[in-house]
Parts: sequence; structure tokens; C-alpha cells
Amino acid sequence: MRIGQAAELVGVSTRTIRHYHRVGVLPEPERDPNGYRRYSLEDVIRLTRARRLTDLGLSLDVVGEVLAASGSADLTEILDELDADLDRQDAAIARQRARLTQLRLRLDEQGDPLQSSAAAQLAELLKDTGVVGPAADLDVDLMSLLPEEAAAYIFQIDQTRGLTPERQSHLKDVYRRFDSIAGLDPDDPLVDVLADDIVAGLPDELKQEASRPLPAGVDELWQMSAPPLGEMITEHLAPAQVAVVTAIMSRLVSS
Amino acid sequence: MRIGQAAELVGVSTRTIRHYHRVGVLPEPERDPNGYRRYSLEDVIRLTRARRLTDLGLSLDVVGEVLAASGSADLTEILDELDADLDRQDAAIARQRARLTQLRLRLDEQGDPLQSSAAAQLAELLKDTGVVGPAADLDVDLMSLLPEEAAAYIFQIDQTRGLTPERQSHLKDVYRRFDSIAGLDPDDPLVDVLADDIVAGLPDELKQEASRPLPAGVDELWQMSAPPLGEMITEHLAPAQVAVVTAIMSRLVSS
DNA sequence: CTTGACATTGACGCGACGTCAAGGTTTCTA
DNA sequence: TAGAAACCTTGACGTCGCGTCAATGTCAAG
Repeated sequence: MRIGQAAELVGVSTRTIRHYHRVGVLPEPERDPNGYRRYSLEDVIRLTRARRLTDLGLSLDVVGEVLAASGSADLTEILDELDADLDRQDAAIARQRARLTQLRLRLDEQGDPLQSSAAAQLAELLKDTGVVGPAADLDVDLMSLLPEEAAAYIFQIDQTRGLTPERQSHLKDVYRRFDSIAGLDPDDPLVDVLADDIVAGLPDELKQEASRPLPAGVDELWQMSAPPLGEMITEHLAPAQVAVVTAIMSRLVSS
Repeated sequence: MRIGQAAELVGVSTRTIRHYHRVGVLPEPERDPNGYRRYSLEDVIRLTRARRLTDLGLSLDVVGEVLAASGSADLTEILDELDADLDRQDAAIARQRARLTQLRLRLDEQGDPLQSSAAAQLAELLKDTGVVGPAADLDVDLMSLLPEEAAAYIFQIDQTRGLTPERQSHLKDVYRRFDSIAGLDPDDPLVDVLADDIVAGLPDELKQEASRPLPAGVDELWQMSAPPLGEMITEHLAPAQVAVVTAIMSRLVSS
């Protein structure tokens, strides 16, 4: 029997059989005078057994060991491992399904399903509040960069303390003014005026929030992402706008 | 922002980001004068979106297309495909579980779980009938080589027509005689005698079965596996035994 | 000035084979 | 009996999503 016949009989490719020979899963059979491999009944039986094992999902290394030992003692362990593997795969598929359904939900509810939900919610909230413009867009972009957990935490604060309906007119005002000072000089007196107005307009709870420590998990994420994000933010802001932000930060810290 | 910071922020390795650049999933960002990649807010957002897609199990090719098109039109299709994929994986896992449980059963019931069940059943049936010896072993080996479906079909015939309890003494006799003529000359008169006795001992139903066409699926398998198997069988038999087999075949065909 | 933490490109590795490529052998057919 | 078709041989590269050196350059801090 030659390799092609053995392959067809067992239902594998000739390449597969030769591969098994090279990696040592199966011994090389004897050769005909012309160099062709000649497969005996025992060879084909070995091949069949090897296939049964690979079909179970065993790696070729393991198949080689099992065929060599041929002791069914450790086979029970292997079966247990395979079962555990299947459990893990099931769990992975379930998680995957959950993400898919969530993505479908986002696809229906928000325009861009690749945004994080916190970012999408913030975008909607800002639009509902009537706040539009580059600064608002930047806020959304930043929110979409934060890991889900941190974004959710921050959005929850935004929602309950910052972007409330009764502050609508004030918010629209300061966002608009922030956008409009882009062309000014960083030393312009309007910078300090705007910073004062923004800080004055913050609810007391939010000011306290700023001086309070962050929750443990969020804090680590913040420590990590704050410096590079800060750099990138200043790239997207005009010098006067950067001055406003730093002025606000210093006022909040010193208060 | 440099590559390490972007990587840490998004939660991937720098190697991953560079890989995305090389395969074109993400565009190469601008470089600092020293050659370092400089990542802007938009770059990091693109990276975040790419990760969300790869986390869904999309290949990098697909991720590249989706990010390039960014049209959510075809995203629905992709989600459907992913769902279908998950279904297929679920089905595969279920099949795998079935095979595993069956293997466990075999491990408990029969000694060698890597044999096909038809071969194991045949081995048991032969042993129960009291038939032992090289010829019986060869029969089991051959059965274990056939694909499951063909083996099951043939074993069912064996069981109902050939290896029945009332024929026990006859079976033990002919198997023993078959083994014993191994040393004889192929022209020995005992060859014809044994062939006659075997054919005479076959139940009528089995003789008719031999001249009847095989079921469609089994027939194809047989057409394919018969010639090489025949070769291998003759290798395992003495010339006199081969003569017996061919004599039997010719008698069955001519009858 | 050294040390250490970053960056760069390039190349190999993994797992189980698929897929040529370039040649020799056997088998079928005209 | 020739030639084509179908087999066989070894060898090497491709797949997929990166991990992991390797050799070298850049930059901030002690």
C-alpha cells in the first residue's frame, strides 16, 4: 500500500501523513526499492489511531506520547483535560455572544457602535443639553479613550453633578466661551475671567469630588493614562484654552 | 504620545501596534525627529476601535476594511457572520463532547478505546464464540480499518448471519483449519476442501448477500478501500491461505 | 558618565498542515 | 511503444496574530 492509498483510506492528505512522520508521531515505514513508502496493515492501523486522537483535539505531541505509551492509564487524565478545555471554550463563546448582542444594541441605539457606551451617552447628553462645538467633541473623544470602567465612573459623575438640566444655560455659555477664546493670547484677562466663571459655576459636590480620592481601580487607570492624555489634550487646544484649563486646575487644588 | 504609552493606555503590546502598522490595519503616525512614532488623539482612537473589532474575533484583514470603510452598513452582515460562526463553534463543541463521552464509554467497556466500536464488538463476539487465532485477529484488524459506517454495516451482517451461536462449532472448526493450513503448498488438495466446506457452511442469506449490491454509501467506501486492503491481506496470509480466499471468492461469484 | 528605560528594524517561532517546485516512477491510453 | 496522466520523493515557503530575542539608537536621571 502506498501513501496515497493509505491517505485516502483513512481520510487524510498525504502531506499530513508525511508530516506525522517528520514530527515523529508515526514511524517511517519501510521503503520500496524506488524509495516509495510502503504501508503495512499495522502502519495503517497506527495512522487510524493517530487520527482518532487528533480528531479529539489532541496536539501532535500528545498524540505521539499516547501512541508510544499506549497505556490507557493517563488517557483518563487527558479526557478530563479535554473536557475542561471544552468548558473553557463554551465560556469563551458565551462571553463572545454577550459582546455581540451588546454591540447589536449599540448599533441600534447609538450611531457608532465602536464607541464606548459612556462616550456615546456623553455625546447624547451634551447634544440634549444644547452644548456643541470643538470642546464638546474633545470631551467625547477623551471619554471614548478611557477604559470602560473608568469611563462609566466619570460619566456617572458628569450625569448627576455636571450636566444637569438646570445648569443648561450656564453650560452652553461656558462651552461656547471656551471655544471662542481659542484665538486669544494666553495672557489675555478673559482667560482668568472664564476660569473664574467656570469654577464658580461648579456645584459644590463636584468641587468636593475633585479633591476626594478616586476609587481604587479607577485611580490606577487614571495615574496611567493622565500624563499622555494631558499631552494630547494640549495639542488639541489653543494656548489660551490651555491656560484656562491650568487656571481651573490650580483653583480647584488650592480651594 | 509615544508607542509605549499608547499601548499601555489601550491595553495592548507595542509589538501589536507595530504589527497593525505593518499589515496596514492602522496608518503609520508621524515621526518625531528621532524616528519615534508620535501618536495623536485620533491615532489612539483608531487603535481603540481596532482593538474593539479584534476583540470580537475579526481577522485583521476584516478590521482593516471596516476601519477604512467605517460604514456601519456592512457591519450588520459581519455581525451576522460572527453569530453564524459562534453557532458553528457551538455545534462543533457539542459534537466533540459527544465523541468524548463515547470514548469514555469505550474506555470503560472495551479495553482499547482507540479501536472502532465495530472492531471491538467483533473481537468480543469472536471471543464469545470461542474463535481465536491469527485469522480472527486479522478479521478484527481489518474491521478496525474500515470507516465507522462501513464497519457498522458489515458487523451487523456478521452478527445476524455469520457469527450466530448455532454455528459456533462450525466456525471454530473452519477458523482453526484456516490457521493450520498456513504451512501447506497452495496446490495442496486440502485448500479446495477447506474452501468447499466454508462455502457450504455459509447460510443461504449470506450467500445471497454476497451477490447483492451494497448500499450506496458503503459501496463507494468499499470500491476505494478494497484494492489496497486486498494487497495487505495477502501480505499477512500464507500462500495456501490466499488460495483458500480466492477459491472462496470464485465460488461465491460463480454460484 | 553610566545606567536603565524607552525606541527602532529585522528575523525567527508557533501548530498543523497547504501549496508549489523540480524532479523521478508507475500506469493508463492511443 | 510512446507519451500523457497520475503517482511518488524531498525541500521550502505560507498561513495567523502576534511573542520573543537581537543588535542598535535615544533620552532622562543619578
